[in-house]
Amino acid sequence: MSKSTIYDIAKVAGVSPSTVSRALQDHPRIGTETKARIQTLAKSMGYIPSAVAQSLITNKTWTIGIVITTVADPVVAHNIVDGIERVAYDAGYNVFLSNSRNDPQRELAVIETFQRRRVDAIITIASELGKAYSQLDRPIIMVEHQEYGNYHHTVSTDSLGGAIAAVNHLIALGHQRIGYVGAIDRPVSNTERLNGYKTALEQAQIPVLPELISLPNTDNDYERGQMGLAEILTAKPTAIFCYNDRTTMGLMKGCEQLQISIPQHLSIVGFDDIETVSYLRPALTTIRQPRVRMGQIAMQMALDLLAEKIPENCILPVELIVRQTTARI
Amino acid sequence: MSKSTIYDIAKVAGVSPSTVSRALQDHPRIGTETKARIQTLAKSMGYIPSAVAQSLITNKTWTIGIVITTVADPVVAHNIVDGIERVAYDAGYNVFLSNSRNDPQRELAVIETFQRRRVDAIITIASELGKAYSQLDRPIIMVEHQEYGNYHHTVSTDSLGGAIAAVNHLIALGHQRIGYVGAIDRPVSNTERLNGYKTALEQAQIPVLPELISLPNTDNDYERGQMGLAEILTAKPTAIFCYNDRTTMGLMKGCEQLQISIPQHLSIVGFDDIETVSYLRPALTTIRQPRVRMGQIAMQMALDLLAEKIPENCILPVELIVRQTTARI
DNA sequence: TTGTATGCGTTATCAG
DNA sequence: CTGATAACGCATACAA
Repeated sequence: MSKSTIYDIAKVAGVSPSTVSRALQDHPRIGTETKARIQTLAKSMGYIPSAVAQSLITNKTWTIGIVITTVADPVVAHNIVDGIERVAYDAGYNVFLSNSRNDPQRELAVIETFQRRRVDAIITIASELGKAYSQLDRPIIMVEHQEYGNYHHTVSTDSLGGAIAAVNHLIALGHQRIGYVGAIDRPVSNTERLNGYKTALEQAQIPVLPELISLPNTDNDYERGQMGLAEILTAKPTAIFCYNDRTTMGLMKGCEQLQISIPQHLSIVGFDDIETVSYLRPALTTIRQPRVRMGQIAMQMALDLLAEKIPENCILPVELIVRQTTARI
Repeated sequence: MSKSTIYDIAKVAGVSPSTVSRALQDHPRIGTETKARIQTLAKSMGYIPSAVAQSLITNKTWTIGIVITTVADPVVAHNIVDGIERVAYDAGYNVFLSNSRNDPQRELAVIETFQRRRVDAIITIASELGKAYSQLDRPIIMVEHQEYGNYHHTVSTDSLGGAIAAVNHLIALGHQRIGYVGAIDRPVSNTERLNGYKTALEQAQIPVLPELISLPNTDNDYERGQMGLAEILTAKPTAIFCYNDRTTMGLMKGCEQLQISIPQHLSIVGFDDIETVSYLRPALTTIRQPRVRMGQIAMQMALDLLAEKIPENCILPVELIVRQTTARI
């Protein structure tokens, strides 16, 4: 039974409720012995303070609302959530987790329930909304935001740099006809990766050919890979850089069906370095993203904001992990 | 600004706060026109009710606490959480998500914060605790509980049946020397799978050999696979059934290093059917677990409990997915 | 150091 | 149908 209140304890202890309140929160102005006495009494009575009552009066809930837009990408998102939860917990916060199911309408609804619950801060992952949040009266941090504009606090990975590294790697291996399979449902990071792709090619004075770029009309990663392959193949690529690892996996499946062997006939680079990808055969060459770290940083930014400090937006560096899907032409 | 209260609205509307309260909750005893008038007014004033104040008086928070014990298994857990969140959200609940980092001490702490927050129900995933919760004064549902005893409401997958199906499949392919690599950090499901393994062998009148059973001392799935392989190999198995897919992946990596080709030299079956496993080459034969469904059912059980209905514990059926890692001997 | 009184934003129980 | 008033569980300014 957690039904006892400070009133009950006060009655039993023969003191006033405020004394109990003070004893329970290590208030300075209270006798050392009464404090100890009341604390043990409270424990023996199985007292558990009501966070909701506390929140009502202190106007602080010690909660963070996380909204994941993307059901389609739990593999990536989970690590971010994990990172957030860890630093949140250590700082005394609990996190609400909600799915917007990739529906802006629903995302708005989620945000509103978070406001109703008076969360102290909100963190969105891969949200396509942005300006909609400019009037929110609490801190909001956007991880991998997918709408251009700098209304907010953001943390992202260096998509541009990652893409450049990926394509440079392919170029260094002698490839010239390099394709890109992108994701239209991720406007910002896709654009960044596409730009990185183009940049690398231009720096190497390799022409950027439209027929080597595919932006399949789907939000399913695997499908995207298969569709992208089919589309680009006629342009005779010797290598392909994909928006993410799962896209790569779909693409590799397509290659298998067409008897295209990797990396002999075609080199492939992904993005994310999701857990299982090193167990593929051939093991995937990809760009590693510090996902847990992103979550930690996002939450740290929230903590800063809550402490009236203004954090810098940040773009985390990525790392090229060379494995077996890329080879000299 | 969500700073306005029913008091402010009352003042503007020229009515009493209680009238506002009633208007906002579609109370029967209120005039149709005043209701409408107040509702639109509230909206125009950007009023957002305080869930914490509501909770304080109604003694209901519309929150569910989820505790994941296992950092080691996010791939599996995420789907369950997803299932929970979906039905929770549709029923008007928000979920708290917390990590116990596989530490019972910490799990207890998490449960206590959930109690402080007055969550309406708690769902644990793969918890090793159980009797510790028998005195909780709110519904608790344990998904894939890892402590024997029937103190609580539980939902699990049919580990026993799944293991039998897996091993029967191998037996049908002519295998006799079949190994098992298990997980000591999952007492219940591991025991069930081990029992299923033994049962299938016994039914086929194949002797159960201790040297074909390995329970590596690690909680890292991949490592476990490698260790298990090394241990069992001396007993010359022709097939191995693993506790889960990630164990299988570690094991397959070990085989590769030892030049053991799958399924020619060794057949392998996993458990879980995690997303990426169909993209391995050879693609993994495994037991599919309805994870999202588990989450949905767990949350539905919570809803039932909250509605004073007593739900039946349930063990979800699994399905053998035959792919490429198993072959006739 | 301790007790008293008040208020946080709502809902609910009464009267009117 | 509507308006006072109490209550939810706690923290805090103020008084003692």
